[in-house]
Amino acid sequence: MVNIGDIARAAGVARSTASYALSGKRSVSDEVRARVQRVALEMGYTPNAGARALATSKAMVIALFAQFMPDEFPPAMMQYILGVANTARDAGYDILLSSDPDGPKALKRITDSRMVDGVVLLNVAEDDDRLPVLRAASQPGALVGLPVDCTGVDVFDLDFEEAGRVMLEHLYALGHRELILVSQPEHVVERGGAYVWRLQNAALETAAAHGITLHAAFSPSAQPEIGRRLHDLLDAYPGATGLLLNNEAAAAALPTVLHERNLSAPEDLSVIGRYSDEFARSFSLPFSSIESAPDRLGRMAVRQLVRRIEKQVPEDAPHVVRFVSPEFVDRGSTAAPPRDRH
Amino acid sequence: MVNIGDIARAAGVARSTASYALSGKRSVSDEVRARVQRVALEMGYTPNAGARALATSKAMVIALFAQFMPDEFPPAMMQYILGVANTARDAGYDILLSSDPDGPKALKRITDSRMVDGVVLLNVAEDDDRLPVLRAASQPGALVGLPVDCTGVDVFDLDFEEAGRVMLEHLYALGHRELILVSQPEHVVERGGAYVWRLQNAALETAAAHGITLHAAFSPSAQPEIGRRLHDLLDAYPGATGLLLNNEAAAAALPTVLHERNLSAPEDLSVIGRYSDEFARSFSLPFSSIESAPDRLGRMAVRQLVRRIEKQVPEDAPHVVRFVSPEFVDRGSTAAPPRDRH
DNA sequence: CTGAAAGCGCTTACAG
DNA sequence: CTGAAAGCGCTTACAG
Repeated sequence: MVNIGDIARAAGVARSTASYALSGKRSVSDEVRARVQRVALEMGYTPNAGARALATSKAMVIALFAQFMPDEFPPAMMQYILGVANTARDAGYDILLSSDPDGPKALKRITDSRMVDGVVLLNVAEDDDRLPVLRAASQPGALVGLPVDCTGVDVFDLDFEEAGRVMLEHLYALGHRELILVSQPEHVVERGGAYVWRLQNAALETAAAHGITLHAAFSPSAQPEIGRRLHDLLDAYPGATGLLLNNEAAAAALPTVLHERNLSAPEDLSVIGRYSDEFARSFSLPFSSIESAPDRLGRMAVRQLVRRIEKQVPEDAPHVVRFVSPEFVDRGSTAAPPRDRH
Repeated sequence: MVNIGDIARAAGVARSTASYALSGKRSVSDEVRARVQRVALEMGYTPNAGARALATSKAMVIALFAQFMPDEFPPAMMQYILGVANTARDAGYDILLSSDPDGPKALKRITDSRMVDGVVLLNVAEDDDRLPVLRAASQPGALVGLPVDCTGVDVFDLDFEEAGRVMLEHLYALGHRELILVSQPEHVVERGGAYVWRLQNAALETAAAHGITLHAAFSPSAQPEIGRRLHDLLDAYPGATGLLLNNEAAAAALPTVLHERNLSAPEDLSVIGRYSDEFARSFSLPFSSIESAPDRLGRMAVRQLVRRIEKQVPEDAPHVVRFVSPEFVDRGSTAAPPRDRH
């Protein structure tokens, strides 16, 4: 492989001059610069990443930690990953993707080895066991998801409280008085998926304030369990006129369930989900939803991370906790409750 | 950060001895080895990846190139990525994920910089423009997807010809004589997504051999276009009693379309898709299918790649082209055609 | 069994 | 404006 010594020799200059001519970090005569650049191009020179990282202490790589739990829903994850990967690339960084089930161990190894300049954590739990490791690391970190303790990291998440309120207010205004909220599997909550509570509690409070009966329930996130669960819930609460879904897999399962019960939205049942527009389009989900903005969250996390890596923000600048406002995307699946129900 | 010099000093030995004690690459007295290992553990030593890569010419990283075209279907990609990432981790390699739209350029930069020891290409087109770059690289490459020219790389793919035949034979045996095959968008074919032709041509041949009328059509891969397209096809061929789907997004859209037409599978229409079981479970797709085995393909590609990287296979060992046999997964969506149709 | 030294390919003060 | 040299943190022949 051609290295900078080859370039220097071919251009008839010292290796340092070749390096400077290529990086522009000190002035070089126009003639020499042009010659070095031409030679580098001709010989197809690409700097050795390990050597550069060793010399500069900069790897130009961002670590992306995604956890894939057995009851997690991988397709929804893809959009966060793409948001992160695309933003990183635009900023000049490559992505090291870790799906190691032992997050803390992998995180320690990867940060300690200096393979990466910064870390993005996806799927952050309330009391995430990767956080102590990340705080101890010398690289900055950005999270998608809200932990209890946000010290030392930048945090980005959907405003799930507001999402819960928006869902409720929307259906209240249409005249609904009994609703079902379907959340993620209980496992997700037990692992510390706080967003489940955040949305649910806000929804319950809003319901109480308006005198709405809200049945809050967990649901599995894979077939055939989801379908059964949705049927059970609809059987258990025949008076409910609206369904709120904080569970992407349940949203994906709903069309079939409605079909099986011969129900239509919004004629028989109003439905609001919480997922991305991309997701709705991919899976042909006809339900109005709260946009979960995975691409935007991924982008925000990387942008802030890059700012810290490149010290465009003072070393001691306070860490941010930023919420994306939920946006209601109307796909026509909500209406006034049917007259023959109360 | 603690480096090997710190370990050596703390253990009272030379850096080379510390290195050997940790790597086991030459014999070290039990006492010294134990001491070095203890110190390394206590001080939380992790080797600097850049320095090690520079010294050994091994990065312990595999590059994973996934292309996300506008009309590609990201969720299906996630499973290939997971198959690759998990297998790589088990073999001791990290994953560098590239989603750069300019594949050839990114591939050249990443291989030339020696950041990676090998490359996995996903989404390989017939005449993939990343292949010349990969062949010129000094690292080995493994593909998921079959190009026209397989020289110099190991290739893994589903046997799409056989998949087409299996679909047809299955419905022929049940008595069907007029079918519709829904493929990927025409763009995918134009880009060289050869698997579309491979399945379709084999299906057409099998149909001809049995005197079956097979209507082969392209379909978009996002809403609302897919839904319309499926309706149009069902309108255009009212005599068709079976639907074959070589398009994940169309499969995801079908339940809603069937609902809108008040049709059920298999009572009114037999349906066979081509996607993974994981996909079917995630999206509650009730259709029988040809298993696309993304995790298995990803695993095979990485295993072979690692064998080449680690020279467990002779330098000049012939490159392999391996097809995974399609497996029919019965979810009960096929039956004899309804009596009131012919 | 162990140590001193060279070398991997860069970047960047230090000199001139 | 340019060059010679040191140094980043490893590994691995070379000596003993």
